Amino acid sequence: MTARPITLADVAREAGTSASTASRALSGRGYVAPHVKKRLLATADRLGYVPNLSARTLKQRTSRVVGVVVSDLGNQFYAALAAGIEQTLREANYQMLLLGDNSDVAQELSGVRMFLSMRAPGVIMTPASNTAADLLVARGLPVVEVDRRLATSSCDAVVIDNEQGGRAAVEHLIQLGHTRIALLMARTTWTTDAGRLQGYRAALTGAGMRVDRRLIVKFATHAADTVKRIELLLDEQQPTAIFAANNQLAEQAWHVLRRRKLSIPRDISLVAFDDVPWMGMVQPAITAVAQPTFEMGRRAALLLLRRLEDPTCGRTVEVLEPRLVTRGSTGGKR
Amino acid sequence: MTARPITLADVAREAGTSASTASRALSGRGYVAPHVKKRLLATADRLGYVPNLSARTLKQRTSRVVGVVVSDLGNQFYAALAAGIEQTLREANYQMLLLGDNSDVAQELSGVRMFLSMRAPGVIMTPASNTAADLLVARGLPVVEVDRRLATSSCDAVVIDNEQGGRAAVEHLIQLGHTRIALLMARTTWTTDAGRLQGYRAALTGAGMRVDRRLIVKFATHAADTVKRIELLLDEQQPTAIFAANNQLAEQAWHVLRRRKLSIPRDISLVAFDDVPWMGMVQPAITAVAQPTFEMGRRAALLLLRRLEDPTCGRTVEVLEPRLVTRGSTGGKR
DNA sequence: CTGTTAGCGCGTTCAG
DNA sequence: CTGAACGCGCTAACAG
Repeated sequence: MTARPITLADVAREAGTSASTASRALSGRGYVAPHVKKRLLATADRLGYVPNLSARTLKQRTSRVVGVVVSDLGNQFYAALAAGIEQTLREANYQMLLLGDNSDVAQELSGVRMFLSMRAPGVIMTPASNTAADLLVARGLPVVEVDRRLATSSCDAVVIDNEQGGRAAVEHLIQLGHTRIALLMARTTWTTDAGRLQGYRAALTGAGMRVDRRLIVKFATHAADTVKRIELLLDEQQPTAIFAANNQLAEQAWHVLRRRKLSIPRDISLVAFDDVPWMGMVQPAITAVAQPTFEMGRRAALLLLRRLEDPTCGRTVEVLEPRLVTRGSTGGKR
Repeated sequence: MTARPITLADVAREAGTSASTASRALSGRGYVAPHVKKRLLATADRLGYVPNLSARTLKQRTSRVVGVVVSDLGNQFYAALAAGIEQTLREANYQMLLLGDNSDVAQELSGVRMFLSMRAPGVIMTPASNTAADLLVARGLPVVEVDRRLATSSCDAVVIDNEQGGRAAVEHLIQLGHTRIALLMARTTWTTDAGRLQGYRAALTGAGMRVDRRLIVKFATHAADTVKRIELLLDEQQPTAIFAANNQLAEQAWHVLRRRKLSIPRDISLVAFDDVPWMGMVQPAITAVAQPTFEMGRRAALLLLRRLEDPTCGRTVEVLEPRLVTRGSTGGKR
């Protein structure tokens, strides 16, 4: 009983016109007599006509479905980013096709291949590597990078000032009297981590303190030994404060501290980069570098839309400002 | 410099064969001499050939992109659901096209229209209304409902035993000695809320207590006055325990309690339906009815895959069991 | 303003 | 095993 879907030709025949006329009437462009158009619209509606997007895309050689790939759909940071993108695209009558790549280069590449296959007009991504973005650019597809920049080829981007954010976080700790400040960061080539590290160093040297490499720990994503290495850090280096460079690491660190029954901030202070809801709910609440996440998504979408309008327009890299939200997890040195 | 994408014909010409042969070689089905196939694969790779999905879909009259629509991409419950779906579909070599409808019927309908347009082979959804699912079913598209069931037409589904979950939560409170137990639920026609309400009633009447309607408050999604109405409830009814029928309401209720500096569970107990990460992190941690969210997504995908294999197979409705996780937010009556 | 014609890129006959 | 021919559904160009 899987009835054949209604085609444009069906609608045209039923309304007594040619397919071209029906096409013009339903797609809204091209001349067509008002009363004919009205009749066409009515019969299309009556028959339950749904245009075949594949045929349209094939003909026009482009679609209105823009590809979006983020690192982790379950992470609220990326979810908010996607929400900002989606809303903006929808307002411009584009569709978002959302994919998660789990920070995996192979998955990212396969997703990007699919976008190519679907003749997406452009792609917005939080890149996991440079290869996927470069591939797209080489194919002539507009790409906007969000959150971080990895492409070697030039493309539009929306990022946060990571160095400033990192510096603000660490300066805050220094002002409170801390000298043994640990940095938990992801082991990546991402500009986010590089910037936050730079901010960390800048804050320390700016205060005339030296950088102790043993206090900087880098973690592979989803590594099984993350917790163990945080515990090792606590045991061997006895930091009085921790700066976690992303919300995941902050969460892991927080769990470790709590399991050890360390009092925050009396025994140890904690600052996170990226402010997600739980940080305002736990006791004490976590001091964090907040990012305008939704806005970043919105801007990225706007950048893409602009380039779709005018492919030759100059390249833009927007750098937004983070904001330090001081809460209870940071306090004077014990 | 937007070079024309490489087509199958280009590959064929370059390799000195016909397009048909190239098609057979690259799609993997149909006879083709091993050495020719090898050559074809090599040139396709060299040229960077990416098949045009629109053309393929147009020809085959179906695609491998299954549509998935959930209520709220920002809610971790739905994110986990989507993750389970995505993983399972990918293993079966299908693509997930993920959409959020913000519990809005119009958005749901427009999303579903797009799936129809794209000739999706099937759709998985947490329905916001019955219209979208019914539309799909009427068009002959396999639909799987997850989390709740709304379609009037029959379709496969994966749900949780909401009544049992609700009963377990409320029985737990009753055992602790509570008699004034408030219920916070969404004002919907959803089976989830209906089931949880039924569980609430069953627990009360089962314990020989009567149901006080003033203790049951229904909230529209994203209503601006949610907080105010929770406060009103506290003021006028003075419940000793609250059962929040979803994670959003639990979060709102939690914020109200905290702002009022009510001690949990000494002044008031709180139980949530649906266990999300923050509930295990706040102090005290929240007692919750946990759902096997990822697994629900996985099962839904499996149901769809089975039906794609065999469209005539019998209808299946899977009912999974929730599990009450007892934590610190519930305690004896003050 | 409308209909005819042609072709987007692919997979599927069906001869050879 | 291979190639020629055709058509999926739609829209752009063109002639009327």
